[in-house]
Amino acid sequence: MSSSKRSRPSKPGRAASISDVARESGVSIFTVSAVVNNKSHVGKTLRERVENAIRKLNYRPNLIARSLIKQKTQTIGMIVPDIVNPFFPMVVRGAEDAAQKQGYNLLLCNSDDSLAKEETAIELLLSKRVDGILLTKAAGEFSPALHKTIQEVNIPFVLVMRTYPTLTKDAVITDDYQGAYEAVCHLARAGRNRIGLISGPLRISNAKERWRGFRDALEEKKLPYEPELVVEGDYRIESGFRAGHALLSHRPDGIYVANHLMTIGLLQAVEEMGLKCPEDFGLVSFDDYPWLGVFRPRLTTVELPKHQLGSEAAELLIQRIGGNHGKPVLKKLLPELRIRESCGFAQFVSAEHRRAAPSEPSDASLVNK
Amino acid sequence: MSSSKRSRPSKPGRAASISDVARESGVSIFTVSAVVNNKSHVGKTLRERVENAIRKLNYRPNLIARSLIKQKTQTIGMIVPDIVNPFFPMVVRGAEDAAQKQGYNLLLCNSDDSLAKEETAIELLLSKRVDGILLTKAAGEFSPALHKTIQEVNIPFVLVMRTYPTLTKDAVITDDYQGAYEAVCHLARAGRNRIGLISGPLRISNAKERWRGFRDALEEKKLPYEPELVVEGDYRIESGFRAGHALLSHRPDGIYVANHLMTIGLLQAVEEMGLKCPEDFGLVSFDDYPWLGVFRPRLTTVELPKHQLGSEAAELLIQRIGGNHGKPVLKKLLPELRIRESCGFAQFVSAEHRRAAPSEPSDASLVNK
DNA sequence: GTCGTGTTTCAAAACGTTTAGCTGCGCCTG
DNA sequence: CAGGCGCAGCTAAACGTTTTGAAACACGAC
Repeated sequence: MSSSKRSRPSKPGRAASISDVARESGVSIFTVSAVVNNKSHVGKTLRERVENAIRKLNYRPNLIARSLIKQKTQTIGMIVPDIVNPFFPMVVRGAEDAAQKQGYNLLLCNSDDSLAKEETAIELLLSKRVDGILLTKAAGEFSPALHKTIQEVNIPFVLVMRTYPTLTKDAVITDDYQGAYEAVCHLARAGRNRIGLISGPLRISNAKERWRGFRDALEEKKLPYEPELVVEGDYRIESGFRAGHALLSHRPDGIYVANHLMTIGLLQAVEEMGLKCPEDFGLVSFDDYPWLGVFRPRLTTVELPKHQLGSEAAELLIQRIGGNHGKPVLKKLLPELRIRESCGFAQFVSAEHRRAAPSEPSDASLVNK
Repeated sequence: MSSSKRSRPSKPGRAASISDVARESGVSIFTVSAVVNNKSHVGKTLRERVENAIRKLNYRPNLIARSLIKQKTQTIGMIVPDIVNPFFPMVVRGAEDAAQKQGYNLLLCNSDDSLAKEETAIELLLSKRVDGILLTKAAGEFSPALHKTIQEVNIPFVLVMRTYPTLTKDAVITDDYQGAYEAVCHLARAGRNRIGLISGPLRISNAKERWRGFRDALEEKKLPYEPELVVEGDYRIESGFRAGHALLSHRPDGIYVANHLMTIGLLQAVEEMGLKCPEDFGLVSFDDYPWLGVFRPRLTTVELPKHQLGSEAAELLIQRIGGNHGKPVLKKLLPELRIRESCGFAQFVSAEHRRAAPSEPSDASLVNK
């Protein structure tokens, strides 16, 4: 049954190759390939012979060889600043879920927000011939050489959570303006009329967007913009603490904080100053995490759709890979206002929450170490 | 200068290949390859001609082709239950750092702790011919077929944070026994002598190890083992809350909690019962995260070396890839007791901490959204 | 008998590298 | 000047697939 053709003998230490299967079952390589990719018409007897040989040899197609000839790796590269930053795991997960669904895998790189590491990573991914790249760009511009490469190379890029004016590529971002706007409107609806802001560094685009949303919401609600109620922080806990002290000394009755870490800092300041959260002032924070569920009062936050951010970016990228050329798209995802207790709707909200677990979204993903 | 040999013409839409460079610079493929891998002896003039051509064509070696012939992909597969589980990002990061350092990349998969997804992922990684696999095994056993495959296939596996008796492979885990032991000894040193335990599910091996450490430490310190002071939870917030109520009703003066989520639950119970932490009882928690820095009192915890877990696993794997065969190794990493305030050493510890930022390890990695 | 048509199978080229083996060539040595 | 030895560079095989074009064969129709 075997050993008809003069195909190469199988190497000892190696995994079985298609020609091993062919030899074992006495057919040509072509036929094996046809069976593996279950092409239409292979005779029943041959098909069975081949299938037996595949099982016997524990044959597994070599996707490297397939990639080489098909010029497709079914792999997408993803570069994030740091997977340890709690913002990103969910984004990566979203991208992986979407990619997986369409038969793609994720090659992950961390840039540490360093341009040099980012360049190395991109070069590497290009050399590995990934089919496309999801990039959360590090701060700063590409080197001219890399910029040229990116424009010329014909693999698609999709920017995640960043846009760069000099780079006309697809991007998927969150609508930070809208998120901030809603946050402030919610405070206003809750009857607050001296609303303060703890902002991120205004040179960063998303901080600026959040500030714009804050300002426009005040205007919309015909509330005064009081400059002493706007404090610029740097997105870290410590700066939230300091900004909190500064801001609270002016006794606002509502605060919107542009990031969850500064909220944590703020709450420490609140404790020190002996103030009470929903009673003395309403609070809306930005970006939500399961562990925030342990804070009292439960925080009303504007949640950024992190999973969706990753999945939509991956889907868009895969569309591009599939040949959908056309104008670059800028996709803005809407954040979601999660009303809990920190604005003073406690009685209503807590009733609703008592039915659910203490922290939501479910902390199921946190278990098992 | 060009067009001497009868090499194939370059395809239009494609990236430049080595033969394009050869044609452009009028040398053979061999010479280009030698220049790219800067092999020893290529004449200076030729080398420069080739280098110019490489720049001109923006040539980038195709690592797919290289992998095919070298039978090495310089890629390692990593399977974790869920990157969104906060335990894993740091482990993945550790693996990536170590891999990167040695010229390897990480292909990441999530198994959701499902055996089926785990199998699919492993099959895929094998087909992609990764050089090795880092696996945090999902609960349960491999299917017989897969088990056989894994034993026969000659790519190395290293288990991360798991060991399986039926699978004789390398493993890198944390020494949970030792961590628990130290935690309880610390409580004893702080003068506590009625120490309770909130344990994980005892069918899980690491929960059992932590329980053993707890019990042996009591014995060592000649303290009584009081069964009503041991409560089994399920590693979730809610169960910590319930266990806390049950446990505190017996008025222990020290508590060791086997996981950080249950600690969060416990602290809610503490608040409800009107107890105070270092005053009424000492507390040591397990596993540390930056955001725990915002709890008051600052928690004394046993930190698992997550980054090291990933990096040591990757290093071991790469050693195996490099051909270091030999008996499977079981590497236990020592956890680190981080003494803060929740055991009653407040005055000493807080002085030391006042110099540093409010939460440590540094929250630098948390910024920028 | 010849021609077309369709089915099943095959041989060989292609993908972009690395590398073993070989060819000249210049230089040294006797 | 013959022989040997490096050196620089080349040719061609190999890696494991997919896929093109064609062969072999059967079956009817003319």
